[in-house]
Amino acid sequence: MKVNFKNKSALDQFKLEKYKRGLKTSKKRSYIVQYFLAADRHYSIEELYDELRAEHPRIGYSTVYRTMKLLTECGLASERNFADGVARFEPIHRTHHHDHLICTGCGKIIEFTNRNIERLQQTIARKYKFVTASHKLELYGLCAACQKKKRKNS
Amino acid sequence: MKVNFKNKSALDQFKLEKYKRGLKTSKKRSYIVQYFLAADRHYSIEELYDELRAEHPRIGYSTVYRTMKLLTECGLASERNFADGVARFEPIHRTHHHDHLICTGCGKIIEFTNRNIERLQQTIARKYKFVTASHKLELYGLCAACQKKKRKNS
DNA sequence: GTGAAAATGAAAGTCAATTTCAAAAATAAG
DNA sequence: CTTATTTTTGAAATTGACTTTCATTTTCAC
Repeated sequence: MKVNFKNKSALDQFKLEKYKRGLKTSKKRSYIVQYFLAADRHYSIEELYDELRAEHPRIGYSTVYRTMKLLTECGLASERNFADGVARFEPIHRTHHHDHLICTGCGKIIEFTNRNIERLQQTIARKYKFVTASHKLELYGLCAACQKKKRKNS
Repeated sequence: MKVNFKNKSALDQFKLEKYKRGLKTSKKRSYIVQYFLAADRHYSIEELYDELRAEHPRIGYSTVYRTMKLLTECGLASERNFADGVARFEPIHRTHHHDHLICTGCGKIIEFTNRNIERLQQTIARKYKFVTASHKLELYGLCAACQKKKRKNS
């Protein structure tokens, strides 16, 4: 396999990782990876599977599942567990951490970061003599559109 | 059933709720409720079930499960889903919201509140035109004891 | 091309959560 | 108190998302 070690694009990082592990390249996996990385949104396995099938009806659920796990291990995707009990994956194009605003009406997910909150979290951890490895901050509510919809229906 | 409407203790609130729904009182359920509310800590169904069995070997898992769900519906317990995928319940003795510090070493859970963080969360929600209904903030890391333990073993 | 190794997908297995259902317990009615 | 009605119980079955298995297909190094 030819790997361009200078190209740091996400897809190449994936190929490089595969190379190190001795994986092979398959059309289906490549298609899944490209589709997912291009989408730039959160996907559950189910959602991704459904969309992919439109173009590639012979893709199996397990393959989508395994590909997402692979991407996660390679650091190209991040697995998130929100309140509905279904795991979602997001592409990682940038390194920095972010948190989520989740609309309980339509499922829209917005990412945000806030240095002050991060700082306050560290203050709290210090107070309780904790060394934090990770954190999770999720705000659940209604987005502007769903608020409007709700007002109409009541 | 005699319900003292003036007594606002947690157990009575539970009884009142039962009264409204036409439930019956059973020894087992009462025992579970009392035990849980007295404990003032986080319990998974499994943990609670194991402890209760020590005294009451004939209590079934389903009964513990159903009682915790009941308590949650009555507003006397709150269900939390941390990163290990096992639901935990905490008694609600006070109204105000709090967040969690969770030790990934020993499982210890510390509750905290921080007005500034809450305020910042509202600022963020406003920025994205969200109206938040709830939020979840969890800090994962090692408590002082587990840090010490780790240093010893390495 | 050929053969070794990896990828695939349907089906099976996990694991916690939840529900079912026949028997037991609690309460109501007589 | 005794029977009738309703709720509760617990063992077992089911659910739902996730994960693994295994026989077959595909990939790739030679």
